Amino acid sequence: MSQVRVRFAPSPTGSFHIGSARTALFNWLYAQHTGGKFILRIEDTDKERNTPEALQHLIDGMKWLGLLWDEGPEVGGDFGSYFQSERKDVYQVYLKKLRDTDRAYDKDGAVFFRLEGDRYQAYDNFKKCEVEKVKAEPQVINDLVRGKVERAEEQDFVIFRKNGEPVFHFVNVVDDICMQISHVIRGEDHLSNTSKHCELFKAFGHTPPEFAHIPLILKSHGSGKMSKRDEGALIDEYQSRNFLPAAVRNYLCLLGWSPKDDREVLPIEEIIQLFSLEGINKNNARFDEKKMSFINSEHLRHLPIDEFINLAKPILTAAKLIDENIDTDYLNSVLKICQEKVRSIDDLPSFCNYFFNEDFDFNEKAKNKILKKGEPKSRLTELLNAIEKLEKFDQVSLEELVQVLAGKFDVNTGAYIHTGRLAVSGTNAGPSFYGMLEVLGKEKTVNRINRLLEII
RNA sequence: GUCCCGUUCGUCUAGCCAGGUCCAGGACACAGGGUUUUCAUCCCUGUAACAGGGGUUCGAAUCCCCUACGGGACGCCA
Repeated sequence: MSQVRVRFAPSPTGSFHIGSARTALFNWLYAQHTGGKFILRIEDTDKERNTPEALQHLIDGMKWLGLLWDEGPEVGGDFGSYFQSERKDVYQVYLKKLRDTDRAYDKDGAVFFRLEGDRYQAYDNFKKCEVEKVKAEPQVINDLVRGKVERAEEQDFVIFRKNGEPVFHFVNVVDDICMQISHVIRGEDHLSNTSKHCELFKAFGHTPPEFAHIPLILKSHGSGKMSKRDEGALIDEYQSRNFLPAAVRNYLCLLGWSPKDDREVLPIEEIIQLFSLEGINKNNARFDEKKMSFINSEHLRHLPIDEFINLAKPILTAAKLIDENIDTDYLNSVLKICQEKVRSIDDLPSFCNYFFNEDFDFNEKAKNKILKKGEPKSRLTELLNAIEKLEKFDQVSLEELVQVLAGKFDVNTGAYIHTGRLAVSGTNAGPSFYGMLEVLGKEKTVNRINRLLEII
């Protein structure tokens, strides 16, 4: 069997859409799985709508997701140019082939593709006018995802616009021929276009490639496929919100495909190994931001600590919590106890600000809840006195200390933990209490308890 | 309107091709509980689905047909 060659062929008309990203991903996965080539081809035949900014967005997004291409912009290849706007000569050659076999003709200033079959007039209820239809042979594809699909074209269609530019169906097929594409993996919205494409392939004397039409991503609420205006639809959004690219990629894999063994969070190497076109679902999938966040938090928590630290540093710097003078050991110990609890890297500054800041604010809700119950002042005083006498200020000793206190004054350990946490962090949730105190150290802990005691 | 595709918990899905082991499994979300340590981690429990109808069969989530519903295409956009 000859080498697998797949392509992702976007039109850079705006931001990088999550649906496009998944199409790119599935193509990339298949290339990786089969040891084939992944080609990036830019379909910029419509000058009005394509911009260099959009192209840059797309390239950045692809790289961010780790979907690197073997041939295409920036890397070149033997089948270029990979920009359709630079392939005009090729299209003229192929247009001539159609003219020579009488499969292309001019009408209304445009060039049409001629279907073969008996012609008849019919009223088109959609276009609300009389049109010429053709009884053409149905085109049969053996879709690798959906099985046998049959559809007949019934009208000649435009292949070159009045302005001389070729249209999508034409360039798509010509380039797939020129670039020796073996498998066309694209969204199901192209399924009904496939009959046009098959007509063209055959008119050029070519066997069509294999097709795999993948399900669409539907918007999380309401009806219809996800559009660029929907929340969560753009890859840049995840970039700017500091999602982990590996997590976004992992989630996207799960939309329409699964490893079949109840696992969800898994390394890309394993996904590559398990991936198959036959394993792709037929039905559309609804986008779920909560699940995406969950997958992201799973990846975040399982990140090697060094990577977590590297990721966290710029975020904490931007939030002005740390600067280049920060004590590295201290920072590392803070991040170590925060990693297992934090859900997203964007939450990190608000999650751990009190480690770097003595006059943090108190969370009013937490404050009211904790100070309203029991005798917080007594508990804090008892805790303070005990801590001042403590020689070894570590997790184990602190836990023992609190347990002894609880026994002595006949209260739950929670009474000390709640008030103590409020004193040192200003809130009621965070990393493990004892770990937090150990990281902060005795001096800060004592000062902070005193600070709270003064205002209650 | 025409054509094409689809339909398992609210959502993503496993199971379907090779019918019995499925009174349908996992995950997110939600609800409750636990960890005599808070909590956003962790653990446990719960709610919750084979779209409907017909057929084939000893037996159907699995095979066939119909209906309903959902999605897509029908651009001199891609």
